[in-house]
Amino acid sequence: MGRGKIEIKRIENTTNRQVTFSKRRGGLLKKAHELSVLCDVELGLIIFSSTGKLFEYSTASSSMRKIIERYQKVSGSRLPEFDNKHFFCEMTRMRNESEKLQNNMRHMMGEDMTSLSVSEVHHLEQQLEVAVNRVRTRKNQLMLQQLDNLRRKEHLLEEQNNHLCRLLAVHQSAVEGAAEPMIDGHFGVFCQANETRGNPLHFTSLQVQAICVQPTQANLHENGMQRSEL
Amino acid sequence: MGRGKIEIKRIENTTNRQVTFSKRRGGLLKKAHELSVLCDVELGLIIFSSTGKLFEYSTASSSMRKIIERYQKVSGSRLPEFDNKHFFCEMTRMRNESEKLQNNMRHMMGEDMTSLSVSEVHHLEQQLEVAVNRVRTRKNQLMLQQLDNLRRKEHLLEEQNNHLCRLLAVHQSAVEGAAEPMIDGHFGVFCQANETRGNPLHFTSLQVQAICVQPTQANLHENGMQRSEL
DNA sequence: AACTATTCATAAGT
DNA sequence: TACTTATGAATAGTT
Repeated sequence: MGRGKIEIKRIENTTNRQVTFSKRRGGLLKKAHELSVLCDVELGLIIFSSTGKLFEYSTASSSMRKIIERYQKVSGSRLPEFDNKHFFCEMTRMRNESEKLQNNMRHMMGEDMTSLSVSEVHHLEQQLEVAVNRVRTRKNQLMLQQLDNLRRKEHLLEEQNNHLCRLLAVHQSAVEGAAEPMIDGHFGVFCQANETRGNPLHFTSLQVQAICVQPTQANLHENGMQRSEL
Repeated sequence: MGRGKIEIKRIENTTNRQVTFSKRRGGLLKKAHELSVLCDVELGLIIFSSTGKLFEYSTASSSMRKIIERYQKVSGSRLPEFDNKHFFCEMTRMRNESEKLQNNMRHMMGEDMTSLSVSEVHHLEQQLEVAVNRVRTRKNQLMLQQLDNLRRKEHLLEEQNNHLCRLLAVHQSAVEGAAEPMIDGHFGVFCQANETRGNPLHFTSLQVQAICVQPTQANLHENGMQRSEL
């Protein structure tokens, strides 16, 4: 029977807490309603029970939705509404732009030209001619670069090859002349195997890679240089 | 001093209403706080005074923002948040798509090809060749249609012309034979002026239009037919 | 804003 | 869960 002042502190007894919640919730909703009516005031009350159940009251004349919107406007966190409108405009703009682009693209592919006038088709033809010329020029340029690079690489490899062969010859003559054990056995075997053929250019590509050729890198990393298609 | 039950009805006296608002508002906020603490419950209260001033209470552990978000999620009007995310994804997707399209477009125009490999450039060249052929085919088709249409129109105009001249001849002989005034003076003058040359095809284009030629409309409204450029 | 009579809310008990 | 009741809280009307 409501004896003693109530302390405002979480009620630890679960049952009591739930009973009190039920009672006070009703009271709060009732008081909210009374305030709203008596003072002609816009008001919204949201309560989540600990079990997640939602209780709400909002002034009859305006839904909770409206109150929240007004709250967001006033409290400065009106971002969502603003963003929505902004996004929507931007979306529409982009959609149109994209559609236009896709249309242009299709025209550039020579598709779907029924909507084009003779003069437009003519203009398109001219554009395509310009484009095809540019593309051919670029292709040519790239292929010439590839050729040039390959030639340079070939040249470098030849030089390395010659150098290695000279080294080898010196080594061998040293070995034969002094009849002493070699400092680098591996290298000796490797060179002997090749020298038997009497041609310094007979390194296989694998062997060349092992020697770590490093030509000038000028155009070697130009796009597409790694690919041998075409 | 609080005598008599209060009726829940708008207080008409402004002063009383404002005083009551002040008092009850405090009470409501207090009770909201008590409920929130005692029952360990998430709660939000928004009050707008009639002058537009905002009063609010929300559970200490969670801001009003959070409560509103939770409310929107639970009450099903979660549109804003959802839409925002959805919009944002869609935006990003479209932005990427647009960028890709623009890139492709530039490639199709033969611009900015530094990012393309030799094989890609080759593919592009082939695409453009196909496209330019299609466009030429379409242009040819349109121009042949135009030609055809013009020939048909010419034929129709000739027929009309012949018909009109025959009519004219009949009129004139009637006038000369009966020596009576003409029914249509204008037409008489017009035809005389032309007949002096002895050629029924000497209507000027303006005059032809005035006669209101209506050829079959088969291909006349085909796109681009109105334009005489090219 | 302070006071006070009165109504109201509600904690605890049933 | 609902009713009861004693008590303190809220508040309408007044100062």
